[in-house]
Amino acid sequence: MKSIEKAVSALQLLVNSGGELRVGETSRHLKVTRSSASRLLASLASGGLIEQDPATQRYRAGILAVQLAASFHRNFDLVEQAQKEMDELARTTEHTVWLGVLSGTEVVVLKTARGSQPIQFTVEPGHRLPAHAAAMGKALLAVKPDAEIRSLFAASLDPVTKQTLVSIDDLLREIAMSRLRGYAISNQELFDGVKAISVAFEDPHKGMNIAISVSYPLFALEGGSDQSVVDALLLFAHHFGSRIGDKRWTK
Amino acid sequence: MKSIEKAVSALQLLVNSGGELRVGETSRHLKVTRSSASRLLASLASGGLIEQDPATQRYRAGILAVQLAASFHRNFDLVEQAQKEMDELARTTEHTVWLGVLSGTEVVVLKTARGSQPIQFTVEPGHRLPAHAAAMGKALLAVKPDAEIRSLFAASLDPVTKQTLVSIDDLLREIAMSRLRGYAISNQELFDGVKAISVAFEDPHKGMNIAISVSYPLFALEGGSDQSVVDALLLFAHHFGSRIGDKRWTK
DNA sequence: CAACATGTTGCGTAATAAGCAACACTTTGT
DNA sequence: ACAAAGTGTTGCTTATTACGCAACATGTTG
Repeated sequence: MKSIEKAVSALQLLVNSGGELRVGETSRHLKVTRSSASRLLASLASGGLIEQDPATQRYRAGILAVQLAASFHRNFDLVEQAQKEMDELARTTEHTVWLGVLSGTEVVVLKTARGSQPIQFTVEPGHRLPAHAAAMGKALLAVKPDAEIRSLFAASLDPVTKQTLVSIDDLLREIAMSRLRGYAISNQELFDGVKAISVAFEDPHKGMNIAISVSYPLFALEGGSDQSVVDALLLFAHHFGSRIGDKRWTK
Repeated sequence: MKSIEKAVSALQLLVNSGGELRVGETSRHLKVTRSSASRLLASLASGGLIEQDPATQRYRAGILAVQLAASFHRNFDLVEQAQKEMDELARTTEHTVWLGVLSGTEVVVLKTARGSQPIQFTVEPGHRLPAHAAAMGKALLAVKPDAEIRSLFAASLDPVTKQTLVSIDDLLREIAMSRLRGYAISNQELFDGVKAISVAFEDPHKGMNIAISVSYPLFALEGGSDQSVVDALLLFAHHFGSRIGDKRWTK
């Protein structure tokens, strides 16, 4: 069903273009004529998935998208269940806690819980982070076999900071280390001066993976050690993992 | 682009089926063979708009839907702006405040603010209400000309409670009254024992309409009069409307 | 274990989406 | 100020593709 796949591509483009899309822009990226792009967007708008601004003629997300997302969150009760415990984790560590899922080579942030630290790094739910640079990304990738990871990152790894791993082999080595360790680390690979650690969970019913991460600025470390944060995260993983029935954490 | 419109219909069906969709169900509702429905859903899933549960084979909303909704809320800053004032309104009235938009013959709730009353009627964001029975619906319909309203409700009006208006002519009369009044009323037409009043706003930039409503149980009325709630809502409408540049409320 | 549903493939034909112009309209440049 | 380029939309024709029909694989139920 090529036309539908093209339509979905247009929606991805909409997200990547900051929420607004024009017909000409769409036609160029999808390599179709403006007439086709016009009809494509009009069709998507027919059911309210997107809608056209009457003033600027630009297209943006519609109400149906909100409803779909609502049904996503309603089904995906792992997220709801995690919320309360995330708050708890944010309180004990005093740092920022994120919950995310893997989408291709990126991590989509679904929930956040702010710690009590005055200086924080926050990300709005719905935003995306490069998986190879984020702790959550590595934790989620660690579930997959190396071959799959390698095919995912066919293109080269984009450097985000000076610390970002740009070689796939380095990434795989680091992920192997994460598997042994039980949690993944991002040491200033996503933001300078910010470290993050993360663990992944699998919902046995829905067959879906999520990750929880704690991010903290380097200067906030007491005595240069982040052992207390690691301990808190592992404690959280044990509690939450056993409650949702994740085999990796039940014992 | 019929196949895309069919795909959007499938998404609407997904929302109306409680967030889960099966191939057979889809084929029956869209009146296509199972093979077509299978390919259609697979195409939608290709880009992450929906995804298939590996265990049950059922389809549900995907991550792209969450991203789309996030971009919707980012663009639609009216909602964000309204949030704080809604909290204020909920505090002064002590009742529940809803914010919604019109989608066909239904109202989609986007935000809620709870009042301090111990007994409350709450609706989750993303849910929908029949426009002809909800105060928000009438307020939003009142913006449109009668002819358009009449064509919207080609089918008969579904009765929700014993008070629900079932005749289109009655509805139009009631809406005309709302225009004179400046606000719309739903007197136990949506929930027995619950009354609601609502006002609509228009974003001059985005050309989009939203409504704010206050719902309150009849037994909570002091002295049988709801004048204080009406006054609070009109005060809110004046403040908010003039701030966003709505012509109807600037003077 | 049979009878039934369900979801996913090939395959040929009929439906339809894409490109090409032409149009109205706004924005930009001189 | 007008020309020139850009934008989004709409007939029209052909080439593309999506549909229904089977057949198959895999659970589900009686």
